[in-house]
Amino acid sequence: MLHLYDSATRSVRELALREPGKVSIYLCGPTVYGPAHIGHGRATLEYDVLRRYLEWTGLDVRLVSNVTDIDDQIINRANREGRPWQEITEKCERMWWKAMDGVGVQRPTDIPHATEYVDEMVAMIGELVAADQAYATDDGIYMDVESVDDYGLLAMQTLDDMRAGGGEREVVGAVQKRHPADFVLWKLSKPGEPSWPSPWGEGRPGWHSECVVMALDLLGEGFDLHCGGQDLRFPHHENERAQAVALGKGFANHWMHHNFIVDAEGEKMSKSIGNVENLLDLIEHYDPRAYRLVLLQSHYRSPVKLNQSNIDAAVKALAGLDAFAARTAGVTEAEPDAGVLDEFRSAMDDDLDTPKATALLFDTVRRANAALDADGSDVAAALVAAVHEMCGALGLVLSAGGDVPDDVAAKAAALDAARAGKDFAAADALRAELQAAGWTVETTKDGTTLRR
RNA sequence: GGCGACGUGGCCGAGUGGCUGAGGCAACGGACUGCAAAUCCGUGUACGCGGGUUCGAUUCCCGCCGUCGCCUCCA
Repeated sequence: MLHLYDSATRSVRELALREPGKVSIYLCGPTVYGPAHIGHGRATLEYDVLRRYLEWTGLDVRLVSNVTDIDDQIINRANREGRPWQEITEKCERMWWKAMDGVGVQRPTDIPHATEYVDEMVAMIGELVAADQAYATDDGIYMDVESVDDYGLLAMQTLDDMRAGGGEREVVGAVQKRHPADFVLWKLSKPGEPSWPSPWGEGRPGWHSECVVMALDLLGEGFDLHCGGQDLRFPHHENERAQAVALGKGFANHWMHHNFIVDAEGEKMSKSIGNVENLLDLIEHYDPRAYRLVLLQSHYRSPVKLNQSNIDAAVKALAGLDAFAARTAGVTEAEPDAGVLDEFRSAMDDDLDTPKATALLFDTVRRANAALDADGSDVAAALVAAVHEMCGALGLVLSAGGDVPDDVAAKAAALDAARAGKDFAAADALRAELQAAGWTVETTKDGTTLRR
């Protein structure tokens, strides 16, 4: 069974399942006010791998991931551009899924939207107010974090320590807040802003409330795993948890946080690599699988440098894997090599050790190629099957080259004939012609294979 | 200032108190090939700096330097 680092206990522990055979996961999704950037790509890709792996082991995965479609940034952009805010959220969400499809991230099983849950949020905030764990100020309703016993669990810091630090930062709503860490549950709206009715006046929910309500509604108390970026650990996840604790409800049993994409200097990066500005640009300029492979080759809790040469290296590595897929397309199906799969499972079960799993994948490809070179077809078939299993579990789709049109196949046949007749000038010309048309040409003693 | 994390070969990036430091890319040599390609085999004076613990440290401890994240809005 999968062992995962748990941010709350700061240790690698087994992911305990509330219900045998089923995994319930909540993943904090995007605020739809702009294009999906490279950092979003990492977030969704890492959890896509988690999900595929869990499903590959035979578990039934329910992955809930929200879309925040009401928020200050959305309103700001709408005002700036003089457009209705819904136009922005709808467009950005469409672009988001386009990008997700592009990088091969599967849709979550549930995609709740904040605006669909406003009534439930109002009800929850009402409970917190009634319990005297939230209070009103001139601009909204705030959560009283001091009323939550273990507030700071995910921050790894007590409220006093947070206060002791602090630096010279300005605290939002500081004037009327009881504690600087108190956070807004309900924001009273200004004229012209999107708003919903509430007992405290027209307004909109604060960011930290939607995930609590949605997670508890769709997954129920004590769900298995809550995921997101390391920057969400505090305050977002801390504050989600605080609300659940205040309500007396069991929340996530396990917390998983991934690290960032950083630039060459190691700085958190979300905007650009080379000529690429966002995720859609990335997949337009490069093989989208390359990004997945770059991520797989490092651990989800480590920062990853993403740059041109990094992506290029992955593209080259992918070419080798594709060549393997093409070479083995005709290999008879067999039971996957059990030893390889055992090794794969133990790597992945150890806090998703995808670097080790990926190393195993490349090793297995090499062994299979060697077996094929040595005519050991039985051995090769089992290894080939294992490669396909591992790729499936990691979400790596290999290309065996696809269909070759008749006229192109005819040229390949002509190439073979020229070589057989030792007319190498003609053979080279044909090969150059095919390559110019975008085909990867491999001429072997067994004939020519084509891929693109 | 508080808390968390990191510094590994030409590049990216795993890992470990000693036994040959994963894997990818690049480079070099060899096999195969008409030549390429693909494939296989082989090749590397690494662990920020200074102390300490130890028979032995890249791995543990202390200090320093550097980098990053969080401490209101972020994947």
